[in-house]
Formats: sequence, C-alpha cells, structure tokens
Amino acid sequence: MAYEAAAVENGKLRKGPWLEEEDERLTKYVRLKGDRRWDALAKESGLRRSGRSCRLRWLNYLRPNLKHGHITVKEENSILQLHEIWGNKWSKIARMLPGRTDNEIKNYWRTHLVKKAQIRDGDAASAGNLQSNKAQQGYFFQEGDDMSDDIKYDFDQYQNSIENIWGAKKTYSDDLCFSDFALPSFPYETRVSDWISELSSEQSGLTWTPDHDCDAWDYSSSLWDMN
DNA sequence: AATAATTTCAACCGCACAGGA
DNA sequence: CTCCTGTGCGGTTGAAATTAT
Repeated sequence: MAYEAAAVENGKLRKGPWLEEEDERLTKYVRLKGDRRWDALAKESGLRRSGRSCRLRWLNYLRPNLKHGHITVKEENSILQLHEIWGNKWSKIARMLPGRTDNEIKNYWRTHLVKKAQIRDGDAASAGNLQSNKAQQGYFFQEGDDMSDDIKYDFDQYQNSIENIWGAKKTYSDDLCFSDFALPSFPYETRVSDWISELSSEQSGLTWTPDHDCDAWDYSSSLWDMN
C-alpha cells in the first residue's frame, strides 16, 4: 500500500468524503465492469481514488438494496445473538442481515450494543462507566416491557414499515424475515437508483433487474455467499 | 446564544490470505 | 517455492452532528 500513500501524498489520489459526482461515476463503472478488479476499475474510471476506496464506497454506500434507515429491534436482537456466537466477525454477521454492511453493524455495535452486552454479561459496573442511565433504558426489550425512546422509535418504524407494505398492522411477533421490508429510501439513494436505471436503459445484457422481487443484483459472484 | 463535551458513522489503515505468474 | 497483486476483514480515526452546560 506504499503506492497508495505516495499517490495521496503527491495529489494523484483523493481521500476523504465522496462527492456526488464521484459516486455517479463509480456507479456507472461498476455497472460496466462489475464489482471486481477495483484497482483497474479505479484507473479506467478516471476517479482519483484508490481501488480500495472505490470498493469500500460501493459496498458500504452505493450498492443496491442497502438499507440506510435505523437498525430495527429485530435486527438488533440478531446482532446481539450472532455476536455472542461469532464475536467480532462483522462480515459474517452482516451476511445474516440483508441490506446491512459489516461496517454499519460494527459501528452500531460500538455505539449502541457494547454496553448492552456488558450488562447482559453481568458487567454492569463497567457498562455504567461508559454511559449513564439513557444507555441502560430499554435494554433487552420484550413485548410488554417499557421501551426507551430510542428503542420505541425503532419499534414504531418497524410497525410503520410493515403497515405501509402489508396495508395492515402486523405485530412484532409476526414471523417476518428481515428482507420482507425496507425502510424508506433517502433522496440521494433514490438518485443512485436513478443513475443505475439510466444506465440499464442505455446498456443491454446487464444484470440490473429493477422488478426482481428480492435481490435486484445478481450476486452470483459470491458477495452474499454464506460461509 | 455560545461553547464545551459527547456521539455518530463514513472512511481509512494495516494485516492476512488467496491465487496467479 | 517465492513474490506480487488484489481482495476481505476488523480496528481505528476524525469531521460533523448532536446534546449538555
């Protein structure tokens, strides 16, 4: 990676937050070249970014079918359970939560769940040192329990999402898989979809199929492979 | 209203591993 | 076998946003 550092140093490569224009260009080139060979793609696209940076941006933000909304109660419980089994195997945990990235889960764990896990494991003292009462409210929510505002927000979102999609209220205990619903898209996310749609109409023989019922992208190349 | 403290999360970094030359 | 390149993963950083004083 010495090359990368040197290239950043002499101004050949950019670092930091991505611009909308860069996102658009990256999306376009991934559609053309596929989500492999990131170094080559970075060079061919003319983006002043490293291949690694492109890969990360694609996987964590631009990739279709990502959920950008709040982590739901159900997802949170899964994260807690899976972390108990696998530890910090974020990519493995992410594969069990369609639409979520390892980075997102890792961040969520660090900011929300570390304390919960510590409390659960009986390490209340150190958990208390990390954050005060707010952090301890609503932990391990179960039906009938009082909910903290944060958790209640998640739960409401979950209910609303289901109502919007199913046209009727379902209860939390209804057995839905996570991919049964998606939280509302961000405007910017919508634009990314637009770029992809535009490109789809321009290109033939590509794998993007907007009406596909579940995973719109063909990830046969193993992105969603289970270990 | 100002500013200090804290939290969040996108992005980076280093390391390990796989596969090809 | 060794070296090189690309990829994947987990830990860390730091700017921006939010909350507290």
